[in-house]
Amino acid sequence: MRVAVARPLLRTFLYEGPEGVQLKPGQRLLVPLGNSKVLGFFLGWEERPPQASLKPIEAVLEEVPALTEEVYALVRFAAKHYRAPLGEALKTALPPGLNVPKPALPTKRRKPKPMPRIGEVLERPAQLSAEQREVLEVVLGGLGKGVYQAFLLQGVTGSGKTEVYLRVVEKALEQGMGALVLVPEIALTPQLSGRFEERFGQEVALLHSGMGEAERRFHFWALREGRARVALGVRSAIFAPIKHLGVVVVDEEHDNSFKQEEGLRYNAKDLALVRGQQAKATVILGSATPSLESLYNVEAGKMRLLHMRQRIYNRPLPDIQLVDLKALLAPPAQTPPPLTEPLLQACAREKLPTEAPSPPEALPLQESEEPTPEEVSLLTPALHKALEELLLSGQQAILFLNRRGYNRMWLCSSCGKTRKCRHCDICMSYHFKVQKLQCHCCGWSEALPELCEECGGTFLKLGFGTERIEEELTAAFPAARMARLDRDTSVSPRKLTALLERFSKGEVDVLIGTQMITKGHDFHGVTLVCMLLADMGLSLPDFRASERVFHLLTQVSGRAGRGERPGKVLLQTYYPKAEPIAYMLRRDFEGFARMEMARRKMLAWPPFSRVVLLRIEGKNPSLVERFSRQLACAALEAISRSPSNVRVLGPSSAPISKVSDKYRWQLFLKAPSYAALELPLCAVEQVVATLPNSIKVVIDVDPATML
DNA sequence: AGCACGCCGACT
DNA sequence: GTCGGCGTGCTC
Repeated sequence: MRVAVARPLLRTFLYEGPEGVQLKPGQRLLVPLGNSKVLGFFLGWEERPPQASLKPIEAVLEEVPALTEEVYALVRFAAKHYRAPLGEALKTALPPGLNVPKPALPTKRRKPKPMPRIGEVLERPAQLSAEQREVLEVVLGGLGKGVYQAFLLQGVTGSGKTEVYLRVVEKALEQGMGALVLVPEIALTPQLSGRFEERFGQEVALLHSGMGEAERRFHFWALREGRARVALGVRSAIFAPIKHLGVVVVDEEHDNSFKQEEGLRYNAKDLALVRGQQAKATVILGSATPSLESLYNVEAGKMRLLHMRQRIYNRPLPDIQLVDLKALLAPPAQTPPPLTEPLLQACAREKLPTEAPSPPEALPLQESEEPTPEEVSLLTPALHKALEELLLSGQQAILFLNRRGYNRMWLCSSCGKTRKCRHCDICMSYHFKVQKLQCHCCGWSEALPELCEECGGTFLKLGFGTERIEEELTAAFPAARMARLDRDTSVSPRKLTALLERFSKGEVDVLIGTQMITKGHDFHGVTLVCMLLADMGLSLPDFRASERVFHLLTQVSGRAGRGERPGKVLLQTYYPKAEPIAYMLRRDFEGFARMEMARRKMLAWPPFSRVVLLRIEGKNPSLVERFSRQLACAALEAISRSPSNVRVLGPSSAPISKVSDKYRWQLFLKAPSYAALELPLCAVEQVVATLPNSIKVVIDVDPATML
């Protein structure tokens, strides 16, 4: 029999199979491989080659295949598309407990929660808005007709998209079908799952990586056996074993967390469309700021666009006020006062420079980001005033800064070098609480250096992180109840939930946080949102940098004014003219999308092309470089053999050229269609197979980020 | 990925 | 003189 083993091996294997056993493709097996026994997947029966001696399989691990026929087909598609070994791909589609070479443990029945069954549903929430009704009418029109239909639901933040999803799911259940709802990692909050459970009771199976193994197993089998018909989960839930799938929803479809960044590098949003097609189901991709890929699909007639332009109850969208940080910059530095004689002597004694440090603007670029002038505190007069008013009236604020720690970098004031991680090509961030320098790339941390090791100079401490802004705020508003939410304060999901709960209850006035606070939460008391530094990420070397900034700013500003009282947004920036910021200030997503789309077309980036990123990693920098060039040559050679529009970009050193002591190079293949990539990719893969094991090559099809 | 094989440093 | 470091290669 033909078997795929759950290992990153591109080939499949032949084994001696037991006689007269019925097996389904995808069924889990235990097979000997080398001198260990590993998880394998039955693929099919095959004629035994005459001369070969085959090992017999060890055992069939399950009578009922965990992978349904439909999911098996989806994984086969994904493995082929994303160029991953089939065995490893099948393994990623299984929940923990089933992705190991062991028979499945029996699932204990959970105590049934006292939840309403379908039909008993009460506390139906208030009336639908006119827009919600219109959208539902269109979507429900084709539901259950056994035809594939795909929609892009573009609805402003707070327009009630979740309620639309709930109604569609409800209808699918009524028609005897199942539903799959995917949300970004940080959006799957108790608040959201609560809404689904409240509506559908035990029909809901939660699929989240933060849950315990036993619980995940329980939910998986509940779906597999048809006891639950609604799967609510993060990207891996795209492989949930739902029967008679009627609808697939992907909320916040522009979100990057639908892309898996290791192993089988799938994008659950893209697979949602494939799965919907396979199951002849309805697919809804929802977002306030749809990805350009989806907008392109609408134009190409592959999806139908539905709009919701109003917030529910006609709540106004928050006003956005620009705070131009450049205007707050001190006037150009004047000549510093001359040093007095005693000071000069002290400088000589302490080996301190007697020249004034150069202004930060003149310093070399670090981490591909614009240097941020440091004179301006992010607690600007405008923010200070807004917070004062807010605290007086007992309302709540969210302050967003996408960087944790205290300072982003320490820079030697005399030789201009920054402290870098010894394992990565990245600046060390200063963390106040632990009094250490920390690498945000590999996690390495070290004691604070007193003086520059190279020249003995003192350090300039540059850049704002959440810790530093928290300190400034606490000093400025000692009576306010502050909380900080980032990876440093919320190590466990439990702590995170507890903090959000406190904020939600109004026990915290001002919440300072990173990405983690941006999505999904529906805090009704929040009337002020401040983007402390909206520029962050603008100048990353990635063709999607602008788009991502726009998405992020929209998401964050959408947290304001979701309750009775209108909200206000402060947008602090050094570059008010940067495109995503300028369009954001005008609330003009359409305009931004048009502009960005034209740019992508001109430069032939996605959605006007398909891209594959090849990353070459290894400890020996010269080998990494040499093999990168070899891969590029192989691709170029394949392209020259059969004329096509495929372009090879690179190879070049990756933007972060070293991570955890591994040097990284990269190479892009860009083509007008996926099919055109086939030949060069095959050529590349052939070379990859000959490389020594000290060199690792990652093939990322449809990469979500170019870094 | 595991796991074994194989060639160079710090120990009994 | 060994023990064991991880660099390299194989798996029906």
